[in-house]
This record gives sequence, C-alpha cells and structure tokens, in this order.
Amino acid sequence: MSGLDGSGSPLREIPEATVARLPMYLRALNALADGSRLVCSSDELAAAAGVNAAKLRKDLSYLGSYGTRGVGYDVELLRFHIAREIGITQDWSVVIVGAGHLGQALAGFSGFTSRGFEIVALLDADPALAGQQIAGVPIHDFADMPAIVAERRVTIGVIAVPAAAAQQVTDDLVAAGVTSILNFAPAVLSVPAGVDVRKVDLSSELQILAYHESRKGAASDAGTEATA
Amino acid sequence: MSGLDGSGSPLREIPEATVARLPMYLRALNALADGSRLVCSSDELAAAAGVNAAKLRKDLSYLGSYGTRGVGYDVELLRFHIAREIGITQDWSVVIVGAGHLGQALAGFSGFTSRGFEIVALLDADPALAGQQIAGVPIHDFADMPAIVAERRVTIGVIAVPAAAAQQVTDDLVAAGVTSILNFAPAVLSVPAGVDVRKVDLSSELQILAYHESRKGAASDAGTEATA
DNA sequence: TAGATTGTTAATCGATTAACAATC
DNA sequence: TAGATTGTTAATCGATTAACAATC
Repeated sequence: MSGLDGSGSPLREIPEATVARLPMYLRALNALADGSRLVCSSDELAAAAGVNAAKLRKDLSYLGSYGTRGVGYDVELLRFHIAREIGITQDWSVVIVGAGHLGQALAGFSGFTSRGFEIVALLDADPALAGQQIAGVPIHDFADMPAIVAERRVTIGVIAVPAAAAQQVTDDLVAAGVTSILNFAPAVLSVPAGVDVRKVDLSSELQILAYHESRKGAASDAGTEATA
Repeated sequence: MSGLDGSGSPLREIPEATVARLPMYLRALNALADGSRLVCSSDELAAAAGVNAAKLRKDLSYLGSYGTRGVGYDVELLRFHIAREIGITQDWSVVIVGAGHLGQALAGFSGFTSRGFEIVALLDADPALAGQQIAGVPIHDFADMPAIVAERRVTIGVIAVPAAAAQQVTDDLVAAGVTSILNFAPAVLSVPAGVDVRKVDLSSELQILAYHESRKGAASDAGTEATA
C-alpha cells in the first residue's frame, strides 16, 4: 500500500477535495496564459480560481514542488503538471446518451474539446435521428453503442436520458466497457465496483439554494444576520 | 447567536453536507410515496437515496424526531418536514438567462415544477427571440429582466450564457434583487455578501472522472487495486 | 415480553486554515 | 542582504461511521 513516490510520477494519493479543485486551477491558469502571463503567485491564482491562497498552496503541494519561493509559479509548467495529474495530456473519448435538448446542449458545448475530451457520438433510442449531426457530433442509434465504445475506446459516458431509462442505459454502458459515468438523470444508479458515477442534479442544486434563500428572508425580521 | 430552538420551528443549524443531501431524501420519499408505501425504515430510505443508513439517521436527526422507534418513518410526514425545512412548501420563482441550447433544455425540464420551482421566464440578449415560448416558458428580452424580477418576486436566477457574459449578467441580476444564482457558465463569479452562488461545471465533472479513470488503467499493470 | 428500529454518542477520519520556516 | 513567496506544520473544524441505549 501507499506509493513509494519515486521521481515525478503522478501516483501520490491526492485527497478527493483537492482533485475536485484541480480543474478550477487549470481553468484559471488557462485564462492567465491567454493574457500571456508567464508567472503568477499563489495569491493571484487563488483569486482567479475563487479559493483562498492557503488552500491552493496546500492543494498544489500534493502534486509536488512546482513553484519557486519568492517568485511564484511558472504558468506553463504548472498547467502541464496539473493536466498530467488529471490525466488529460491526451484526449478521452466520450459518448453522450440521449439526443434530447440536454444531450444536444452538451454536444454543442465547445468547452469539452479544449479541456481533454472528444465527444465521439450522441446516442439515441430513436433510430430516426441517426445520421444527423449536432455541432459536428454524429447521432447514432443506441443499438450501435457497444460497437462505438469498443472501436473508439470510450471509457466515459454521459447520461442525458429520462430518469426511467437511466439504469438500463447505465447497465448497457457498463456491459460495453464504460467505467466512468456522468449522470444528469434524477435517479440513483447502481453500478459494479470499479465504476465511478458522478451526478449533476439540477433540482437538487435549486433546492439547496432555496434552503439558504428561506433563511435569508427570516433574517430581515430578527437580528442583523447579513454579510457572510 | 445559535437559535434557542423552540417547538418545531425550522431554524436549527443544519450542516451544509446534510442540506445537500435533503433533496436526495425528498426524491427517494417521493418515489416511495408513488409506490404507495406509508412507512419506511432508515435502511430502505437510505438504499433508495444511495447513502448509508447511519448517515441518513444522523441527517434526519437535525430536523427533529420524525421517526418511530421499532417502526420507521411515516413517508408522508417526513416528506412534509423535509420540504418545509428546504423551504419549498411554496414555489420559488426562477428566471433562466440565456435561451441557447442549455437554457432551452433547462426550461423544458419538467422536474423543476414538481420540486418547488416555477420558471417564470427565459431571458436572452437577442430581442428577436422575445415572444416565443419553450415548453410553456415565455422568452423575454433581457432588458425586461428587472421588471420581471420585481413583479414576479424572483430571487433565484440560472445563468446559461457564455462565460464571457456571465459576470455582467450576474451583476445585473443582483442589482435587480436576485440573491441566489445557479451558474452553468465556466467562470468564477464575484457577488456581494449575502448572495449565494452554486456552480455546475460540466468539464470539471468530466475531468474529475478522468482523474480516477487514469489511475484505473494503471491498476491493471501493477498490483490488484480493484473493487472500491 | 421479544423484536425491531430510531436517535444519539463517541471515535475516527478528512478538510481547512493560519502561521511561519525555508529559500529564491 | 532584504523582500517576497512558497511549501509545510500543526491546530481547528466539520463530516462520517459504528455501536448501542432508548423505546415503540
């Protein structure tokens, strides 16, 4: 157990909370690089990513020592190391299941391509849609999914179908070899060990906002509870 | 400080992690109620929500004691108490800014209505779209936003515009009185104290999956690191 | 009463933060 | 050398979990 971390190999154990923030740092670095900044301090980068500097430095320390004391971080170098740590120095092939509004919106989202992903197909149970393209992404019959997954070495699937269909789609994707799933359907998915699922739940997000919103209203009645 | 929690008033301090799970419990209870279950145990509910039973009981204990030892939870009663705690016993008015693919997908998502929200308008900077409807939601010129927010008492806004426009839209929403924002644009938003922002970042989600996916591949080389 | 299941305790674990020594 | 800024330490805080007494 526990990697005997040798040279610069990216196999240290990184806390999950840190992993979830690496994409934010990468985005902030990309913005800085666009502005042709060569070097930045932890304060600047933290501000650009919307976190505090202590947390940023602690997070980056898990990756290794890529800053220079008294100077800051080399933007390009740090960008490379984070991208390598995340594993997006090469693109990952992704399929989106469900060519409804949401699936089409996702396929059309240009951000994926530049951030390490290639959407190789939109899949839909309606064979009438097959042959069309959305923003350059071909729509295929869901029946062709196993062939596409095998041929394009797809390991990540995005679920944009109604909740009622989500578990079956998941089972099919997993059977075809997909081992990571991003789920937009409001449903709890069961998957075998070794398969990762992340979910994006739109009404949950709104409900969490509503929870805090409810208490805000109350604050104007009672004491002054503002500015947090 | 710290509420002197009287009768059953929903003003105890609830941990943020618990708040984020209440919507999951509510969804699971709705599913059970549809199946006409009157009572359920913490084990059943936890399984339906995809969490472990200890965590569920701990979470529910923050709301009060709404279960019966030896019996379980009354589905309808618990549903009411969670909905009240979240603050969705009445509907919240919501505007979606950006009538592109994503905005249209969100407007068409039927789940919001039944979960405590009414989408009162889609707003877009392109006045040519105004007058159209998407799934019953009218599209308005963004210039009309302040009037709509005031008239419909909107406190929650959803941002589905390109990253470059997100901060300006945020500033305008906040100026109009919106105090909770759900942000789909890949951008860090600054808001004044008292305004809550939650973000849904699609490429971050994929990158987090990619991180774990990278290590899976490596596991087949080295020792047996499967089943987690 | 016996069986079942909650609500709570206490231990553990992981994440955050401030402070500062190391060092460019 | 003096000033700046990282990387790390240690303290604190919050979340998770298992176990079990309370109680239906």
